[in-house]
Amino acid sequence: MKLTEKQTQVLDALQSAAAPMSAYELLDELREDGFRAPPQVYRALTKLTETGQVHRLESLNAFIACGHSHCHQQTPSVFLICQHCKQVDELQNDSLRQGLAEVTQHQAFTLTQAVIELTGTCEQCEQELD
Amino acid sequence: MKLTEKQTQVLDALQSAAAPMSAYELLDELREDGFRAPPQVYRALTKLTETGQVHRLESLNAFIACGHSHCHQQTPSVFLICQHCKQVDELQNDSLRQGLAEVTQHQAFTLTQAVIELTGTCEQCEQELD
DNA sequence: ACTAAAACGTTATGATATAACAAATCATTT
DNA sequence: AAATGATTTGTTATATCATAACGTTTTAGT
Repeated sequence: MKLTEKQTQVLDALQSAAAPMSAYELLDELREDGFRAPPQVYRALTKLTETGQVHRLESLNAFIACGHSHCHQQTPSVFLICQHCKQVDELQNDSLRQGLAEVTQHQAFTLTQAVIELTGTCEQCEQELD
Repeated sequence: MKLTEKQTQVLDALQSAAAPMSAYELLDELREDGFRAPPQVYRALTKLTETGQVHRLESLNAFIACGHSHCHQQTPSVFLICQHCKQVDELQNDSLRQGLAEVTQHQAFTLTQAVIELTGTCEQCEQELD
């Protein structure tokens, strides 16, 4: 799927970012490249999240580029969010996926969207806390 | 732990609610009982979530009373959020808890907070969609 | 070129959340 | 009871996050 100019700019910004960015951080960074108002950012973000190229982190109100090149996989991602360095690790885990399946099946729940966000301290930051 | 008057009012409101409530919905409902401004609600919510008597749903920006009388359990809850009837089912699942443990152990991640929110259609609403 | 759909520019506004500070209340010790 | 310190409260203002609405421009398919 071909991206528009604006969508590309937002995706590029997120891919270059060391940490998740809020919509307004993106706006500020992209002002010099022609962005003027929030809807421009939000529209691009909407498209990019729909296509799975960007993920929204609900517990941060922020966005990151997908860690899986083309994340159109149906397996929900787990996000490990380090409170200290702000780095986010996106991964997929089979045992967790199993657990999800078990829960939804047991409750006869039709899943549309799964949010799994784990906040804490990453290995490196834990070591540096001495 | 003893609750203050304001905290009790907020908790009661949430316990009586059929669905999650936003802070501003709580404020509106509690205006007649002496609430005047957002901080009054947010302060109560902060305390109540700290003690586990209320949970914040990140994907809704809303709050619900804990479904487990006194949810000081360390096992993270899973929330099943029905998009149709807005009902939320809070539960704990061992297989999912296992999956979490596996992920955090494998990444050597020290978990502080887990957000697991599943949005979709509950059994009843699914049946009524015919 | 024509048309329909999608994307864009812009203004305004809605929704969610917190900073800051003074006043009141509560619990504890004297 | 008075003094003290900690917590809670009331209030105003403002920060932060997100979308409605509407007119214009661009794009893709015929």
